[in-house]
Amino acid sequence: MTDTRKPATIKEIARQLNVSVSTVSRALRDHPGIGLRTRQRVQALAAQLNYEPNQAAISFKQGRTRTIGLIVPNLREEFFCMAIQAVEELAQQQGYTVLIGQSHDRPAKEREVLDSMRRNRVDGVLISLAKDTREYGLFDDLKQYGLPVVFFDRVPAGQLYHGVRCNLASASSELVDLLAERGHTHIGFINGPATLAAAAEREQGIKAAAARHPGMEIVLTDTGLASHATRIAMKQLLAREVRPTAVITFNDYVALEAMAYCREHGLTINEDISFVSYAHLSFMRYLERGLLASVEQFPAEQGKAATELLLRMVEGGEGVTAGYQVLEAKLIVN
Amino acid sequence: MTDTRKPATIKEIARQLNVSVSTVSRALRDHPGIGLRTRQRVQALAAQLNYEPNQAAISFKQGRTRTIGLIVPNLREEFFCMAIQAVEELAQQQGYTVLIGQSHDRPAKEREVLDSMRRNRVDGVLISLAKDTREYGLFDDLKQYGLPVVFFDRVPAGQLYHGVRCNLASASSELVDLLAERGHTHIGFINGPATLAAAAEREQGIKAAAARHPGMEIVLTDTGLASHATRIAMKQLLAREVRPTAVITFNDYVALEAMAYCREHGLTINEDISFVSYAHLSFMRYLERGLLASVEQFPAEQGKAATELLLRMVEGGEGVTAGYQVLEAKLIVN
DNA sequence: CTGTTAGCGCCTTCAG
DNA sequence: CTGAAGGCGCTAACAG
Repeated sequence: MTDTRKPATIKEIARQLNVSVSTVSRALRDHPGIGLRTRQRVQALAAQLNYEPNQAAISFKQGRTRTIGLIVPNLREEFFCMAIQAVEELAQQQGYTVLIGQSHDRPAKEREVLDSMRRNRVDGVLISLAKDTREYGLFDDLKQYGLPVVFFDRVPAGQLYHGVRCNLASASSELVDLLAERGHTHIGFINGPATLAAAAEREQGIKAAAARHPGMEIVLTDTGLASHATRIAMKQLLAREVRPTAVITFNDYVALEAMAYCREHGLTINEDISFVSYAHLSFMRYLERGLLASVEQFPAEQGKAATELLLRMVEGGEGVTAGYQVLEAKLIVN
Repeated sequence: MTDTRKPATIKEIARQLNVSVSTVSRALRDHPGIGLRTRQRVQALAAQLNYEPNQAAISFKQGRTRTIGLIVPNLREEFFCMAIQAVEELAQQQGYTVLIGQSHDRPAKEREVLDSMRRNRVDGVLISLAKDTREYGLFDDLKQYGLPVVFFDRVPAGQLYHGVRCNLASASSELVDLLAERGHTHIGFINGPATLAAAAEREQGIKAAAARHPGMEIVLTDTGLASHATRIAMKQLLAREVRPTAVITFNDYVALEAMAYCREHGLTINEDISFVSYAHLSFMRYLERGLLASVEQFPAEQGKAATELLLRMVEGGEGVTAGYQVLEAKLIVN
């Protein structure tokens, strides 16, 4: 009967076995220099008492929690869920716990979550920025306190911080090439908020490719990512004198909304108007009339790479410069 | 210049101000009986040093972490993300941090996550069970250690545990009534795994209603939730002598797969065959030919209610019996 | 109103 | 091979 009410401690084990706490501590962690006999007795009793080391005490004592913080804009997007997946797997494998936080794309909330993680003394932070974040000062503070931070996917402009991201320029160009092949010359482009570095990158890749196709016209609009904003953008495109026959959207979620708008206005997808996009969302395959193509941005790979960087910094102590890594996005044609 | 490298402590503040640590401790927490002047000086310096209380130390000292564990089968399903959302909001509001874990619907992983949370000394656990979990012994252990556990949505059979769930019986009946109204008499039913209590509940509600509609036939199949299993189930239904004109699926994800299978086999959704389902997934609205209806299971409400129960137990200390709560699911017709 | 002190569970020297 | 002792940051008696 082990109904001790409160969890077993090292001290309790020591008492019951008439040994010292340090012996128990060492025995439990297979420290060399503890008699086999003693070790077995200790471990047996620990198992019997259902002993679990008090991580709160260990964290306190060691000055590190073996926990890393992971801040994402939200959990609704499959992209971030897959990144989380990868981060957790790798982290757990290395004995780390992952504390997940959502910024809901609001800088204020982002700061709140970050402070909470700081209070909880995470050993490092992985973060994909909120779409409106322009101020990076708070991350500099962390650096000052020796708390490593690695950005992924939504990274600050420039490469002053450690991070992992996906380069979209050439995949964006391929997107345009694909549309050209299929005979599209009038193309709408619903880009995302300019605060996101990836928005500029899309635009750049798209414009560069368009320039190589004589007679091709790209009409640029944008969305704040909310569905009504997307609808307004789509409306603008449909109102053009020469209606686009293809649209490039910022991501698959935007594409869904834009396609719905088109259907509601009597257009048939893939006949009157076609769509290509970014994210390669798995749900899209269930659409009867879906995308021509979508750009894969490798969330799992980004998450994994970012975690590797972070853990290297965390474990490496002070003087480790983790660096900056760029993956290449890939066009996936349906 | 505050580049102290290591985070500021209460002790450091005390030293700089020539007061005792307890004064600082009290001042920071607005303890009554600290001079206004002193309090201000302390708080000012704390702010200047960017002081954050060391939660690891507090947890250690207090024997509680102000953290609750939240275990869900996965993050891919919108249902769980919405539940998480609600849990976090309420928990944070009460000063708690939420530690999220995924069981990936595997009992072994579920236990692992639970152990990790126990090691991390969470003050309580919210859990939606893995689909194959049949053993509840590990939860009894927690009870023994005085660690409160509240189940939600996927709860153990019976009501021996604290929990919140959604009753699906009457909404399931309404589903059948709706199909009858629309003139369907031959109906397929792809249910989920029998390990889930909610599967039996669906079946019960559906059969009860079917009995009230003379001439109605329900053909039962099931899926393990993997997409190939769903396809096999759908194949069986299409192979019937009298092909069903409507299908009830376990949830919207299953419906998507089943609908795709039908399309691939030349059927037109909502003409040759119609679908109704459970979950009310937001994505479904983007389908050109979608569901007739879906049953809303109120993830946010369940999460909120479960958190309320749990926090009551956590705060209430020993003798609080939290209880069991049942919400009523709601049919949403498109 | 403020200071002193003990101790939470564990690890880690330092002595035996 | 094992024991004793100190201390991580903080709170909470208990004294002044």
